Amino acid sequence: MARQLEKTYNPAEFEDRLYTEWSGKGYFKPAKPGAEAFTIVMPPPNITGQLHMGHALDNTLQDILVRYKRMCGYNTLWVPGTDHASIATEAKIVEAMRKEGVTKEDLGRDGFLERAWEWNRVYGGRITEQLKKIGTSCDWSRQRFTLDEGCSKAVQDVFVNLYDKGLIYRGNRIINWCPHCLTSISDAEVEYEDQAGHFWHLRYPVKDSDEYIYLATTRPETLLGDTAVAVNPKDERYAHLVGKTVILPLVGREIPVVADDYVEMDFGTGVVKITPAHDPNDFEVGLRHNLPVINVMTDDAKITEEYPAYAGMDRFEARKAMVKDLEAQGYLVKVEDHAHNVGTCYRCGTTIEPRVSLQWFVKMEELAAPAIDVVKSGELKFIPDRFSKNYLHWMENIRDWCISRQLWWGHRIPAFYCDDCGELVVTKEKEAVCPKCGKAMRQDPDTLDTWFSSALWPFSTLGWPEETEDLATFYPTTTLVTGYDIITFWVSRMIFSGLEHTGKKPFTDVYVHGLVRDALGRKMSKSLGNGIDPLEIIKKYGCDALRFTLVNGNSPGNDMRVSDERFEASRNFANKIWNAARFVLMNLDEDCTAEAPDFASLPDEDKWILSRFNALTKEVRDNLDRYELGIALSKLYDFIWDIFCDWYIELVKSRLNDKGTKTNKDAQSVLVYVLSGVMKLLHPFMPFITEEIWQTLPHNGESIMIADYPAYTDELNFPAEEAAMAKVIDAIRAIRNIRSEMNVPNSRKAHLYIVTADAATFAGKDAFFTRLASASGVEIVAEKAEDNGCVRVITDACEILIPIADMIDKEEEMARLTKELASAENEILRATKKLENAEFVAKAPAKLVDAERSKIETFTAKCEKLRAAIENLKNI
RNA sequence: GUGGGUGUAGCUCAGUUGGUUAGAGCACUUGCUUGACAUGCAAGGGGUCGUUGGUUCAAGUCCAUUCAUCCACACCA
Repeated sequence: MARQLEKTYNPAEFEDRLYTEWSGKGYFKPAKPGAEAFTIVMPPPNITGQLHMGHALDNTLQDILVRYKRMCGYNTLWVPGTDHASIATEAKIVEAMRKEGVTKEDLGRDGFLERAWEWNRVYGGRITEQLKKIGTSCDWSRQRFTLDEGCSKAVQDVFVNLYDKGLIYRGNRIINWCPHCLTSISDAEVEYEDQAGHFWHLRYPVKDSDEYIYLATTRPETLLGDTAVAVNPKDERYAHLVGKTVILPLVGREIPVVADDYVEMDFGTGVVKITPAHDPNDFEVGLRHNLPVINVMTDDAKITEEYPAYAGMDRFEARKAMVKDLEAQGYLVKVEDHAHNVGTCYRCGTTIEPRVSLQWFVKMEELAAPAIDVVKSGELKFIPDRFSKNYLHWMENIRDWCISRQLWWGHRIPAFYCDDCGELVVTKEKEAVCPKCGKAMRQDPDTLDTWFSSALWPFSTLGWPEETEDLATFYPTTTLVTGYDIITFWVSRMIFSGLEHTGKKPFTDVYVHGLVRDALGRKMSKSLGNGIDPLEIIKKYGCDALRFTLVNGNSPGNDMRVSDERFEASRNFANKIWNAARFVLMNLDEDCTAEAPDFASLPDEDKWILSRFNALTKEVRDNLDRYELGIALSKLYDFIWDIFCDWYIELVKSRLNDKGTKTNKDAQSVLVYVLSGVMKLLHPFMPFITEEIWQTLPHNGESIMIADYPAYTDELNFPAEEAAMAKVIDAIRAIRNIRSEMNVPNSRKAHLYIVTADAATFAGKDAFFTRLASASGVEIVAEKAEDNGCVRVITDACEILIPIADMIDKEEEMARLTKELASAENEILRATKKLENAEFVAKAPAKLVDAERSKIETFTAKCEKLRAAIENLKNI
């Protein structure tokens, strides 16, 4: 006897085994050459990373789409890979080295890179192994790394192309500098946080005058770099000072008073000190007025040698010292508390220092235009749509992208300088010779922003710039799945890069999901220590339960909370499926096959479940096609638990005891048909349990993974039987209800009289009532005379008399009937009002108007019966 | 400041193109050792869908207003 499942659901026993089998049989590779392609490239996790809930969600969603499309017959490819994460990785390695007392400089560039590659060998593999635990069916034979040879070649090509087109330039511009990581970072990498600070009100003496000019600053230490004081050109208070000079306290430098629109008259005193080297706005003012740019800090944010009084002091120490001196010399007017936003490094949290420095930039305006069009035209869609607004807002206000980083771990900038004549050459070659003086050139020591290479991910992973078969087959990719937190960092840059370098959008749909939060709604973070480790959850509840929790009832773009309660509920669902399968298996004959039964000859309950299953396939497919994964899954949950387990299995139990009959064989066939069908529908969501069960059931084919996804068929559409069974189920519920309300124990069986004009609907279904409604026998009659020993239960389709009058509390039953009558009368009233409204009758769809009419009929009949039942009760 | 999200049962959340009496899980009440499952079964209580207006035959769903809350972007020295 091959067909058996372990008595208890123990996912750890089979999940790894099945993954290895699938992988070994090559199911993760595209297998339908010629068919329409469905492609996803995985957002590459950082090699520094540990698998967290965000990865688990992101990859579960991708896996669902990929498995679904694969079963639908698409030539499906999911490309995995990892990101070198230059700044994050370098920071971790430097930190590890610091503990050993080693610095980057000790190792030298080559030595450091060796160590970084070693890091990648050790930790880069860790995250991919963890991804396998959640069932990702990506093609590992195509796995890529942003620093591998191919991706590096793509990066070089792109850099050189953009440079040749004039879209990459090198310039002295103000950038965000991290004094801890010792590198520039892009605007997107700055995180702002509210900090309590102060306004220091200062006064600068006007030259050759007794007058002072009053202003305030939050960063007094930048005073050293002031090269002007600015006022608004319309400000009459200061008109007489424009063009004059003031003496910079502590420094003694003479600086001009300039007029600039940037200054707001109403804010503070209407005077701003201008420090072009250390403030982005001041930098702009400086450009407009040709002001000198004086950098007063070293790379690690200490005051430079030029200012001996403060030289070597950290910027915050210098601030204190300078405030003290300003006060002593009478330049400090007052100090106020002031909360303001301070930019911090997204990696290390250090307060960033705006700073003028020579960096490489991508000119964005020209690149952004087509990237805006492709979304505005609807050619590239965000799901849900509201994220396209975020995207467009960012794209339309984009600034040039600082791409050079003062790091070693990354793609080195392919630019070479001649130390003799200053010539600059940008080339794909590894070395360069100065075209002017013939001397060997020195390569730019900097590397590129990590996002520069991940921007190319959708095509660099498919072989671009080579014209590979993969590129021709799978590009543009179909769907990108990612969190809303990296739309600006990553998605936007892929879009303009794809359009620029391949002439095509990199993907058609962007499916955006939210963040996974803890039970209290907090972001999971290391500092809070509230992170939930997906691997722990898998150990405890199984991978399918984890996936179920992350997807069930969730809607695109919204954050979600996870908690033990939810994981447990999901595990219980898996357990329910497991036991339903066990039940089916223990009732199958040895010779039971996967052949479908002759549908037309089946009894109502079989046609009912098949018809419901059929409708389900359509709904699930429709939902999946619209990226409504959460809705699709909760429909599957309802069908499996409520329809299949709680009703169908209970309905066929009596037939299953009738061994050797046609009806028994049919029941087996239908159980197998529906269960294996619903396992297929569920497989993309819960791949392991569905495969394990499907393999154990009679089946055709090697694996559920490569089976056909069920589709709607007219052959299984049985509306009449669906309606009939709905009436039967309604009757059983009504009987259970009154028995429960009246505390009639199930052991007290009772004969039922079903009074109905529709005998056919109830005929031949005695077993349902005896088994599920504590009936000792059933009589279907057209009429039933008054009977004082019976209570009456009324449904839309029938009236049921149950001889348990002696068991009931007359008053309670009276109250119950009265309440039911009132609610039925209310329904009539409601429907009548609607129909009395001429406009409703005229404008609403005929179907709805008819529904209201038949509602009146149904409830009128029901009311009559209820009134009769009340009269009857009085006589008991 | 600009843009956006969220507000539905005690809690966490679904609710598709507006259309029966608004759903689920958890929690709660009552009753069940029903030969798959107590990680279960049956029955039940609980919501004026944040506020106020509007559009419509019809609004949880669309529009406006307002309150609360969260996020993104920008940022005033």
